[in-house]
Amino acid sequence: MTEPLVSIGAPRAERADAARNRQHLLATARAMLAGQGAAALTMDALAEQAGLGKGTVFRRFGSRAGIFQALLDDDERAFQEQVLSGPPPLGPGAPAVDRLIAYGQARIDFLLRNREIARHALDGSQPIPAGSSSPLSRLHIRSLLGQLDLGPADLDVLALQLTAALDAPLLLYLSTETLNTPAPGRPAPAPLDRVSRGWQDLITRIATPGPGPARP
Amino acid sequence: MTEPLVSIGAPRAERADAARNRQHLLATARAMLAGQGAAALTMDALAEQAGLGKGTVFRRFGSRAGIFQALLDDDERAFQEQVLSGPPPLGPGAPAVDRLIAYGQARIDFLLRNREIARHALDGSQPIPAGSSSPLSRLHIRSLLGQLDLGPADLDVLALQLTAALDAPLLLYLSTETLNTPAPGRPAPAPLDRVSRGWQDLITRIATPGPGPARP
DNA sequence: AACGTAAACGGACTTTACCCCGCTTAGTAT
DNA sequence: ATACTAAGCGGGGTAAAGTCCGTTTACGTT
Repeated sequence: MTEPLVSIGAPRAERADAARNRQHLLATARAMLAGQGAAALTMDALAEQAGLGKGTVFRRFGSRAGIFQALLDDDERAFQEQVLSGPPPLGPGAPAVDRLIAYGQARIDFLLRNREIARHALDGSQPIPAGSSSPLSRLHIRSLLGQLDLGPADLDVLALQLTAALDAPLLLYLSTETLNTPAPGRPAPAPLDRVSRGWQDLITRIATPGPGPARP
Repeated sequence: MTEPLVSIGAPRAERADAARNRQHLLATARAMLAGQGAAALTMDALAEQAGLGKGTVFRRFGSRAGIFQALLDDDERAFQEQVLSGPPPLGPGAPAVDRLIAYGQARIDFLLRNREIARHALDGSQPIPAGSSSPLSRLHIRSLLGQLDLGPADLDVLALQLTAALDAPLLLYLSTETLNTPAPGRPAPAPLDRVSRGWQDLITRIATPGPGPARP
């Protein structure tokens, strides 16, 4: 009886040609995105540009949103790297509050830079992309909150709410137009800066001891 | 010179037949939704069920998401009524903190009850439904925050973040499955209760004086 | 009451996401 | 090497969203 190299449960690795095609499709998608915008990135067009069948595209990514999710995951790898092992305060080594603040600001920046992709990665009739960013974001926030000594708070829920406060403004509420406003007069800071400062303020408030929650 | 009954800028009221059809379509949509779920509510099917042309459906609602937005707006009217002139603490008459807490809990409940519609009202490639719920939610939160004396905070941004913290968990992150969990053992409260308590805790922390924000 | 016009209507047409299934091929066991 | 098989591939087919434009109709004007 030959022993399996990978424990059962892992659905066996992707075949070499499949992996190659995935990479090729992602590269092609990125090129089309850069060249002609998200609207032009249709499944047919992508398949044709890549010289592959449409069925292949769907097999690899499941849906149109899936492609954007894969692109986003890809972009996020570098970002995660910074968070997990980059220099403080984003990486390890700084106090948790500072890391939380830095993380939020970095993520806002990340989402802003990738907002077109991130928006299209939303599915609409599905909770949230499976392997995608958010779970990780939430986990990281959750972990930092755990180091914060907040008394009897429900940290899982708080992390969820903070993740939402971080992502939703850029994903759901702020129009692209608003985000592109290049500071009309002088005193008004770019909306992005405001959101970023807002995050800092929010975390500061939450982390500040205070009398603690009301109910038993 | 006859004077216009409505000031220019208001793009003239909807024609009578149009208004009638809108109502009829909404009613039909609701019936289909109740009878066969959101998936069965296609534009063609709706048009046929209502005995109208497909073009009419699109003219009235713009898109599929638009129908769900209209349904949601409709449902929200009653809710708004409670907020604007119902009994405290949801309605006027209670301290702002209490109203904020009550508002959040009421909205969570509202979103939970209407989650199928709310989810489908999201567009994906568009910031947020124009006349729909969220702006109002944000305005209300903003207004209550204004009565709270939070020092030099950016209340607009804070309101945005709180709106996100309130809506996004139900709209984006929690799976329908999670939301339907009917309390498996005994000690675990329904996820909904946790979110609701989490909101209370969040508001309490924010409203608690504390030393104030860090940066000038 | 007759008229003019902007709005509304209908439904064929186009586009696009997504499904299906017979054929091909990489990877493995003999 | 050869054979076996699960994974991958291709591209035609389906259904549903969204567009267009010629026709009809509400409603203000004369």
